Amino acid sequence: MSKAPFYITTPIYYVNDIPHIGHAYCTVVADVLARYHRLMGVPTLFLTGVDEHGQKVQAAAEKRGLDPKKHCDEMAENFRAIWKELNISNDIFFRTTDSFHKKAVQDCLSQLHDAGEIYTKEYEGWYAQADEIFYTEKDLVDGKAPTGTEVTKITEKNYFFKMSKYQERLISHIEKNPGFIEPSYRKNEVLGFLRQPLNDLCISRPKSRLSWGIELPFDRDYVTYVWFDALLNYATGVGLKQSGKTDEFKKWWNASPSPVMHLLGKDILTTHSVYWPTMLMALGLELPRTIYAHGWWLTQSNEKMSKSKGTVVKPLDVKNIIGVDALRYFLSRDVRLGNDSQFSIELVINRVNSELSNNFGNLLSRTCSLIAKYFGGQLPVVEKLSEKSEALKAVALSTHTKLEAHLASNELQEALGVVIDMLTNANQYLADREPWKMAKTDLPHAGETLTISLECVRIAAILLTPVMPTKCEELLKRLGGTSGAWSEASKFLALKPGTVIANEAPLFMRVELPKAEA
RNA sequence: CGCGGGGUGGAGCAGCCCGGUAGCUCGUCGGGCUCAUAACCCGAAGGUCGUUGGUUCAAAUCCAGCCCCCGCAACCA
Repeated sequence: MSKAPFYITTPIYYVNDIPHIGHAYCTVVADVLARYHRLMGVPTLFLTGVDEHGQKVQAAAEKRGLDPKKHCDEMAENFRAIWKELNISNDIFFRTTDSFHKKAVQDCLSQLHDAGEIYTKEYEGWYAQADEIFYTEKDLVDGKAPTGTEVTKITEKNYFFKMSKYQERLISHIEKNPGFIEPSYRKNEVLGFLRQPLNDLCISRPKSRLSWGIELPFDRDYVTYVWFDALLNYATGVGLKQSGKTDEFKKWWNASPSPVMHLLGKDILTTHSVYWPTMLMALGLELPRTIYAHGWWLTQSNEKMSKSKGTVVKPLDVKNIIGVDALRYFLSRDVRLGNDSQFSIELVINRVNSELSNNFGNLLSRTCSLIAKYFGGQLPVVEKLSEKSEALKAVALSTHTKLEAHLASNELQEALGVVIDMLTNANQYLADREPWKMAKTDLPHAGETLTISLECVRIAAILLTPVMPTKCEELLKRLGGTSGAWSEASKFLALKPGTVIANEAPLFMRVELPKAEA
């Protein structure tokens, strides 16, 4: 049977940002999920990219004396380069300055305008220049914005999207589709927000204030509000409003059930779970299947990372200490998707040493060295499995099933834990069977033990490939270049007797804590 | 009464939705093994699950109140 497609996205990151561990987290998790789906034979598409319009980009470009596009070209490279270093397998790197996107956004705007979904209104409000936001009278605190910045009263004509008319429909959709907003406590948060009357959404900015944006097709004096422009990327990226791409769009977006999973930080949940779905409703398009809000990495004192406090962690700094695959593993394994979690290099090293070096890598080492010593580096023949071997076999064979179940519920931490548990079992099994002793008295049984142990390693290598593509590929190569196909994880004794097993340097070197500067 | 998350042995967390002997990793202590990456295996100590009250045969879990921490303005997943 052919499997339903899976389309996963990260947010398109604001191009002015320097990529930090939070960007890397979201992107790595999306990558891991994408790779799992691909490996399991699901048609998969993975989009990430950058959001390039808006006031701050314009200002930053001006400051550098550059054309905004040129500025964006350079900044976008920061993200591209880092994703390459982190082995991110995105199919699409989206840029909102691509001409097809601009045209598609304009077509969407025209459609909504023609359908009467967009109207103009004289808007009078308190405008905070620095924040680029309008405030209402009651928002003000002591005559200033809640942020403390100065506001001035201005009147301005703007275009509004009739978001409010979709409020009830949105509430009902959220309630009828439990998996639409995840985790469930985030769903409750959004429903709470929607208990208040929903305003219409101002989707225009006069060019007098902001020129770096997509021009409104029906009024050349305005550009499009950045979020309206940016959110549409998920759909234009797979062919929305582009000739010749109808089938593509139908496959990746406009299908029912929806193949779409948006992964994003909890701070931009409202834009994704309110603005975006109502936009889609107005456009007559399918809604995403899942909007998953993940948590944040906090400092050791449980505070938000901040540039001004210098507590922001750069992904490549961590990568340089522990390596790409270990970083990918940590980000996928250490936290329950959705929750906040502490980040420190100590925690990273601790996790990676104990689970990858001591458990996984060491199991490989001890098994291979015995095979080298007693069997000339060739996999021994197994006649019959002992009771203990049968027990471990059962664990190993149930591992991929449990992992798949956890993945289906987006429980990445638990999914990886299942594999670690299997490896722990294998280490216990070795201690129990003592093949290093047995080899001297009963070589066939020692051979059986080592083969069983190695089978666990092999299965783990397949199951962890999406998380650690490079290391797992290398490991499979060491095991005689055995297949890494997903179906091989549901087989036991797949390695043939006589297979040459490499006995090489540790796969995951233990990492020592960098010396704290005195 | 603004909204949300959290408070579980020394550290980091899970368990809470769907009440029933409190679990995981690290650390500590003791033992084993000596194949292996000072690793691996076994065992132990250590928790009145923030607090008060309620519901219940039974509460970390459900309900109410209170205390504390962190987000909700910006750079920022």
